[in-house]
Amino acid sequence: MKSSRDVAGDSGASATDRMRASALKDDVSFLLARANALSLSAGHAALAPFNLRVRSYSILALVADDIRPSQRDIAEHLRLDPSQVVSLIDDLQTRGLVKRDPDPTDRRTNVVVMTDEGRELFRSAHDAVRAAERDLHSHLSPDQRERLSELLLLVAFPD
Amino acid sequence: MKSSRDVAGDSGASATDRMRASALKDDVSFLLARANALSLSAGHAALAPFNLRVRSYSILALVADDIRPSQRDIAEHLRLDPSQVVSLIDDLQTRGLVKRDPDPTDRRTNVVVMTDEGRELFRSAHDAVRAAERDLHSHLSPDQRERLSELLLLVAFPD
DNA sequence: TATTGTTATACTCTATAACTATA
DNA sequence: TATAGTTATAGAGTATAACAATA
Repeated sequence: MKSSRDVAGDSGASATDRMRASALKDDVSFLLARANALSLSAGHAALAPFNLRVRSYSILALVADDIRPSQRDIAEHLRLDPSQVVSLIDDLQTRGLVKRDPDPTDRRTNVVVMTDEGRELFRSAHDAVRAAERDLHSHLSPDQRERLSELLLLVAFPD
Repeated sequence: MKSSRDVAGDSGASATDRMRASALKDDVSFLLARANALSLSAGHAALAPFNLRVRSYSILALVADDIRPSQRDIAEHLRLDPSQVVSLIDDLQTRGLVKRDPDPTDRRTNVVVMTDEGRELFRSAHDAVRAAERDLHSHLSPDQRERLSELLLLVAFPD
């Protein structure tokens, strides 16, 4: 049904094939966007049982292990606006997963720390995310995954 | 100013350093999201002079070179909902950059084709995007860029 | 003066459902 | 019965500006 239009084209290739060979084919930005979209979908699916979104999960990850970032630190690392961090932390705090600690050396800043509940939820969520990621990249060799991770680190943190 | 809190921490590393070493450090999803955010910013900045967004630019790229995709084809390749493609094409068509051609073999489907104006605008925009991308990845070697592209292709199109 | 957190607002993007015309 | 395009709507994400408290 769909191929009837395709064979009517000037070449033997389908529109889908021609799109793959389009100007976007070696466009890292486009590949990044598409890869990210797939990864986001998988992430949200994996996190739904924990009532977390990718962004709230990322905040939990940054707050785990006594990292003690300020809201500003979190905003910069996650490339979020500080005002977005406010409502994300509000939500996590309401749920008892993190809390705001006053910084004794600067009364303007809040240091965000994890509660025991948060730690426990994050542990489970972390496992689920890693499993989903393993599944999503199961067609890559361990070596390819390693190299992808290294290269992405360079692109994500250019400094 | 900022380091006063950091040195008060239990380790000598700043919160920023500790965040980099967090559970997210080897999380391909996170690196993908951050790299994509940087790439999107650069892309939008490069495309602003042409009055294009990344998504409308991507559609132009898919419509160039007599690819003749249907709106459905575009939606799938770009991972957009078909309803989003409608308004994107509406806008591009209003601006005279693309047009909808009826498919002679299936009266339900529109084949999207480029106008001469669209072709010309795309050529300039394409150059600008490639320049911005070169700039963004100037700290990567040509070999690293090549490998990144190959690996991303595998992740973006797993099939 | 500059910075942290906060509130408010508007805009873009994403996801879903329902409808029509065709197949 | 299924598919292409369309309309409508709500929710999530993004960007910006302004403010109070503090440095």
